[in-house]
Amino acid sequence: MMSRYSATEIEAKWQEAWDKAGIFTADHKADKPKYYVLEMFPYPSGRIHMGHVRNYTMGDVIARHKLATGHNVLHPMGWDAFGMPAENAAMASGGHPKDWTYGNIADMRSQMKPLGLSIDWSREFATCDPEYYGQQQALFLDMLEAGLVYRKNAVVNWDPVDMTVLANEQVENGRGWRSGALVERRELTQWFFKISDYSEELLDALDTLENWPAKVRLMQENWIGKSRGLQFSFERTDEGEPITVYTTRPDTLLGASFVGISPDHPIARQLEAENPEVAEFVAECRKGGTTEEAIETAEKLGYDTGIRVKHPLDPSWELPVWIANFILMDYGTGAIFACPAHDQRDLDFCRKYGLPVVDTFFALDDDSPVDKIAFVPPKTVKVRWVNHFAGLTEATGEEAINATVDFAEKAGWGEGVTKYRLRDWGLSRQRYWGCPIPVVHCEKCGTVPEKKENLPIELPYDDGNGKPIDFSIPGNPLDRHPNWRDTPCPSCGAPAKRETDTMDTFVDSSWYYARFTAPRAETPTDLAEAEYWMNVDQYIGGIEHAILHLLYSRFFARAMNITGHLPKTAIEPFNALFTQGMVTHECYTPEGGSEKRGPFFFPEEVDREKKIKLDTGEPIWIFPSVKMSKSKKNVVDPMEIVQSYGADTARWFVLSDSPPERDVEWTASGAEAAFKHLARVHRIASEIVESDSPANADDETLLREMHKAIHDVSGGVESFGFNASIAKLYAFTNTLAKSKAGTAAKREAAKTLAQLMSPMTPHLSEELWQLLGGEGLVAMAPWPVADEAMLIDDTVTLPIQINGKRRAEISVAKDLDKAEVEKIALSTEAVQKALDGAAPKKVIVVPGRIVNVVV
RNA sequence: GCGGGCGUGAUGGAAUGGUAGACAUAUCGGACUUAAAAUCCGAAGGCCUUAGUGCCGUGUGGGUUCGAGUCCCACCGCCCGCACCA
Repeated sequence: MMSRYSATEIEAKWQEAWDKAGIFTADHKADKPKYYVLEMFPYPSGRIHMGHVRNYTMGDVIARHKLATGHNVLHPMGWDAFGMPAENAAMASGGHPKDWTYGNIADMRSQMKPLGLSIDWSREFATCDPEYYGQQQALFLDMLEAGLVYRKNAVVNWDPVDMTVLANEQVENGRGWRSGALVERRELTQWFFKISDYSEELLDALDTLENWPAKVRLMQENWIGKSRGLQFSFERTDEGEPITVYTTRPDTLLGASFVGISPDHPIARQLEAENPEVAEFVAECRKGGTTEEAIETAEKLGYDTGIRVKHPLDPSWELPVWIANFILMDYGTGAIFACPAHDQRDLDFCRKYGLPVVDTFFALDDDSPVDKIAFVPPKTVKVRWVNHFAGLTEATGEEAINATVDFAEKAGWGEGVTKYRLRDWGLSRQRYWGCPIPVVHCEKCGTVPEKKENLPIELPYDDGNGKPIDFSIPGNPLDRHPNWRDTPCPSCGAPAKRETDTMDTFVDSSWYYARFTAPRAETPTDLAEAEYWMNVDQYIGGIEHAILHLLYSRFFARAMNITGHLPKTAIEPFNALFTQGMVTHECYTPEGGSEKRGPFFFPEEVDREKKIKLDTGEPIWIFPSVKMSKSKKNVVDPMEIVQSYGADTARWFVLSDSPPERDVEWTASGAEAAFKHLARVHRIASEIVESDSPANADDETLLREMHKAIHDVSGGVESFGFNASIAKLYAFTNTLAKSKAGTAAKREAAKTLAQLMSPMTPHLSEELWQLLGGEGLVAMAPWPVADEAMLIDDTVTLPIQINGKRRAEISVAKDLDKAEVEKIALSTEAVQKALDGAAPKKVIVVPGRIVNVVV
């Protein structure tokens, strides 16, 4: 009797079998090479989405392949569980962030388990577990002691109506999301990690990350932003302190038209206190959010302070000092000189305020003066200089910068300086649902670290009066908590106050990979375990984490090494990184709608064939490839797919259509097709088992194809070419289905097919493996190895090009030498016709690939 | 605004600088069937009064090369990040 493919039955059965055999429990003691594969852990929103399925399936393919190639695999899962959504939920519909979060974790875990991932669930933790964040507090104290943490002022988004700090995403068009009030930038004392001390090292070490995408390394390099420039001071015409500026283009000093200072520069601060007009201007500059984007795109504003400075090259040349809103106090010295001819921002500013524009160099072939577009050629391009002070005539920007730094240093008025764009990492958050910062503020002793034996400093569940915390009141509930805040000073014992800020959730995710190596240890890590399991051999996640999360993690690994929690070998924690694309899906709007603004219809509200809305019959538009999101009503719930088709279908589909680093478009027909294909494989295998035909001449052809499939599929899996592996699996399935080979050969081919599919469709593969008489679990069966001799064909088909266009093809023996190939190629009719008796100008023979005849 | 990336048939995509469109979807045709579903077989980038190993064709325009989807330059469009979203 032929059995039908029933995913529900098969999947539950094999998940139970894996559990029973305990094959995914990572065991330090096993006598095999270790392999640590990690996907970026999820935020527990409550529902898994297709992006999760894709991310974890990719990791699972790697993990299962490594298991089958004899590795001791660590493949853990946890929850990035602190953060704003939990507080927002409490605000919106009552309840407690903790209950909401743990409820969501339970829901998501129950949605993930049916996917059949090879995860060691015994290592699971959530960052909001006191056991985890208590160790994070210990880590913080060690870092504080090591001088890696300090306090300073920093600006935050301030909502003047709600009297609260806003996250950047809570600022919409410069206004607070709830109050609608215009947001201001306000200073607050905050805790910082000294990541900037490691700028040079984090930059240099990028070169060692060979298995990271080049684009991610480049993004980090630009983010760290090392620059060499000149620092020097402008003497003032009054008696005031000189103004120190930093410039990366000292070569354009003769094009200076003003000196600009940040609204937060000490001189601006002083004027602000003295002069109401300046105070008003500076207040205007502080309007709007803190993001670099908001600051850079804001309209350029300037205020002439009346202060004048002397040009260092010509003391009789006076430059005005302006306060300008686009100058950041955080970068360089907070003061610049503006050269409008060669900087678009400076030019826009000068045109607006009628300041002079002086060209200092021209293109070699064009000497038209700058008008509305600044002339900013790449620094490697040679330009012609106008009366250059260091004597240059024609030189590249690079050469000019070096020459002018030398010139200023020799003349004694300036100094070559290296600076970085990377700022220290502010970790304070004025919020409840995060890891409490374990310090106490004492009137006598100042800021005192909490004692380690008092850790974890746990978040209070209620408001201190036995009532639920009221999250509808703006501001941090910890800050208004009557007794959680009050605590004796760890140093002198006098009444003191706890720090009520909690940590940035990036802290939580900066060391979880290390914690997975010993998740129940009573110290942040267990060195022996960390030494064995680290580094993460393959890390997989979204490109949106290319900079912050990955840079912070690299810093934290270094900090953990310094504080004795990680070995020196683990300071670059991720040996290989892969950034996967999103899952998209079409969305539906009325005719004339927009894929950005909608309005949107749910898939069940429309007939996509007829392109109408079902209830009203009105015409609709279909936009393909839109990022799945609730607001666009185009989310496909993985659980529905798992229930109707099975996990293997969902897994197969998310891997099949697109290269992993690119977005994949979810389509109903694609999912249906994936299911049909798996059912077909099941049917083919069943038919083979029931057949009985003798060995014959087709056996070798099938087995040759089988070895090619082993080679190609393995290659795809090893190089993140999952879509290519799947294409090959389709092709090999077609070959097998059509083959006239004998039963024994077909059975062997089908067993190999089941094995090759097992990282992608593990349940179906187990079923087929059993059906075809495989021993034990396919998950533990040694990965097949291609026989090199079976991969090579005796003859190859070579295309013949004439002047680069394909005109003919020849079939020759694989190892025929070049001269012979050339002779055969030249004798073809097409070539003879093209040559028309003349000799070819040139013949290029690429063995095994192509022949090109130039006539 | 700044930094990074992507762009190939109707659709998702394949292609160490070497036969563009593998594999799949949708479509169309055929077989099987009383019929449908399922399954199996096949066609298919565009163009053409010459149906040809014909011409054109990988966002647009240039360039390098015997040869460019692939490398370089410029432009257009879309996506990601911009330090308190995770």
